[in-house]
Amino acid sequence: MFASLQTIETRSASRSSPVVWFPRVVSPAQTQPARRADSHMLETLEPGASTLCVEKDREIYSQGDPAEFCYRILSGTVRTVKLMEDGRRQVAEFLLPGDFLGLDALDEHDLAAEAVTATVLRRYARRTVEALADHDPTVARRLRGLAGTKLRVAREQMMLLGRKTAVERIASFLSDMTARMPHGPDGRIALAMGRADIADHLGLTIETVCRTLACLRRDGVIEMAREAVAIRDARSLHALACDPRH
Amino acid sequence: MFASLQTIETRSASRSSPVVWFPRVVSPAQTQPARRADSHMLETLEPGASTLCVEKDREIYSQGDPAEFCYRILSGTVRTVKLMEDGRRQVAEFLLPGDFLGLDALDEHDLAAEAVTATVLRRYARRTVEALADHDPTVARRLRGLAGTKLRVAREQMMLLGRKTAVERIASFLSDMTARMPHGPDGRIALAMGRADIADHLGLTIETVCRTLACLRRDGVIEMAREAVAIRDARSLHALACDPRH
DNA sequence: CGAACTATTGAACTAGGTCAAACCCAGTGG
DNA sequence: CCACTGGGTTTGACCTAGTTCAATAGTTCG
Repeated sequence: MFASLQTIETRSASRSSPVVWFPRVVSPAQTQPARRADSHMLETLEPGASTLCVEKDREIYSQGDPAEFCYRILSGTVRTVKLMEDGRRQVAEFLLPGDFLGLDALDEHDLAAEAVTATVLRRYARRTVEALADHDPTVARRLRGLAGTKLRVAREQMMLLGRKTAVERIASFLSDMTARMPHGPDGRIALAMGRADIADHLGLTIETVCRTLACLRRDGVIEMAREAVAIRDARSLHALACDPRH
Repeated sequence: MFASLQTIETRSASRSSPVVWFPRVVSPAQTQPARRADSHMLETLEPGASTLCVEKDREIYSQGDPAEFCYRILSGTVRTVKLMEDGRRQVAEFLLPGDFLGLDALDEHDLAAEAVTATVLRRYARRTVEALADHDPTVARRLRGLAGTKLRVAREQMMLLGRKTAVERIASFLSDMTARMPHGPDGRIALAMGRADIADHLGLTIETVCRTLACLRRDGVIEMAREAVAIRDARSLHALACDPRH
């Protein structure tokens, strides 16, 4: 729909060693095996749901909007953003196909949601979700579980922003994205977001992101060409990320 | 129980201008007016609950502990802490009387909880809370609301850690604490936590915390003596904090 | 091809960190 | 009552990781 499915090569990558592309549009099942609770919940919510296509860089909802709807990403990538008056920006999270969006808001969205790439969403009324949760304890539990997961991720991010160095932040980010995104046997992923988004997610500047990526490439930890990143040395990367996963 | 209730003065503060103390032990009602949903929930949970006294700097639970219990703070101050292998520390949040603790965990606590001061807690089995939520949609909603609030706070903290300067971080912290703690008409509060805890909460070093506080004092924004802080110029403080509250 | 982006790289600068030395109590014991 | 000790705090001097500013280089699209 938005991208061709055949693999492609970049010119610069083929210079040194070919980096084969993976398509950016994937079915939810590929990335996030829907849990039983979700499929039941989603089926029940289906009547009244509607599909929404959002262009690249368009807003899905704004900071402060009444939280009338929530969404599930079918394809594309979304960022949730907090803005300060003087323009400083913090990207709280990147959301991928299968992820929920705006489900944990109170009465207002405290973050804006923007499409990083052209995105297709399934939209549900939050009133309906709340009503369903009132009737069905399983759904309510699942919602609590989702909130707990978000909280855990947010706390990990606080550690990153408060205490990690630039290299550690980049390594953590790549490690995290590699774990969440579809990738080939060599660990190749296609980062949908630009350097500015990455910088605002990691509390760095664009320049530091570039330099640090270049540094990791020089050290042979990753291969890289624009948005394409291939993990060469996962062990080193996880070590740099201070990632207890490995 | 842990502190006398009469107001006290510090010597150093009385040098320049007297800073009258507010007792650190307060009834929950003073700080956090318990919501209707909470009182109902707490009453129902009462059978099976138990009270727990924790000494200063003792752990309430560890990172990775199975999340068997959750707690409500009756008196004292608690910090939730994330630790890295090399000792770097991030204090995720400070919790005050009336606040809940460990309620939003998944199967394991992803943060350790430690008593900043001697603390009294009421302990509830999470199984019981979960069961109550299954039966009572109001409770389930309240739990979602609590998680939503935690998430909102965490996101505000991400903005602080990712994008704010040292002065802005300190100002935000003081502004936040002043809003949450009991304080006199002049905005005087007694910070229960040491500089190290503040530093690890704000992603700074002890030295920077000290220097920045000294700076705010020099500028007449705050009065300060050890743990005592009095907001002199709330308008300036909120402006420095980039706090849209004012 | 040229305009407009985005990414990359280099050089100079600075906010905040590091190291080290006072300082300031609170508690202890002579 | 006072010296001593040990913890947290404060302050100063210096240093560095990361920012800022500026110039270059790909890339995309008309």
